Amino acid sequence: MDAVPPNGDRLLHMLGALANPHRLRIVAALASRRNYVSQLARDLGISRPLLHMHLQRLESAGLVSGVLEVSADGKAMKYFEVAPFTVALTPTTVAEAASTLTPDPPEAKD
Amino acid sequence: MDAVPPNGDRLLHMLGALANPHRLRIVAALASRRNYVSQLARDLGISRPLLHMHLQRLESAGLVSGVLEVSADGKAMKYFEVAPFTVALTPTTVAEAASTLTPDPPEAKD
DNA sequence: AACATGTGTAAGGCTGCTCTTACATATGGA
DNA sequence: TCCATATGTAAGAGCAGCCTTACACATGTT
Repeated sequence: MDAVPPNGDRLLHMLGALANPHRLRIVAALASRRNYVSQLARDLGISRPLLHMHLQRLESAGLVSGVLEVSADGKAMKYFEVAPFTVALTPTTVAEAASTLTPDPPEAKD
Repeated sequence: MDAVPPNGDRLLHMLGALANPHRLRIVAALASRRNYVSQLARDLGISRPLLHMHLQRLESAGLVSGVLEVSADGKAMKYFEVAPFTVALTPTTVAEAASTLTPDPPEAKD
């Protein structure tokens, strides 16, 4: 149950993924039960393409994961569930993460 | 030392403030020692106006705080230091925070 | 007076995020 | 066949975030 010390870039990715009200609600909804895209869009009251985009962002950050399943009546349905992430955010942990950030790309040469 | 359960909007604000490589480095730098703006800009290798903007964002989220002091030689210098924030990020805490988010503004009426 | 240091901020450009609309595809049932 | 469900994605508008340049002001030193 210990929080894995995250790489700075990975932490940055996770923070960016969570820094959005829709995505917080998505994580919250999936925390209670797994769900498929269309139903989740209806539950949250947002458009399906928009939800699709947010899910992509969350999945690329490793916060949720989706699996394609075929329901009893033959429909292809993509079920998403939360990943069991754990991140402690304090000045100290941020300092550790920041020390492992990839440096700024200096300058594109001509 | 217990993590205060943050209001959803406040958490969102903090996440947005931390989701940037410069701001992670700023928090990291201030975690080791307080510093004033111009010196911090030199330390981090970024422009002073840019740092000023990032500090504003961090301060408005309550992650750092700045005080204006007058040095021995009469210069007005703004010293920043980190606030002792503590946030635990898990599916459960996110779900709790999301439940206290301010709802979407429905629609501007005509 | 001119310079070096500190502060703040406005203007403008560029980029990326956010969101809607629209199209494309597949399957089961009426 | 047509409709309802599910999936994905491309195109474009609008807005916020990020960053540089340039200006403003104040103070101690040369």
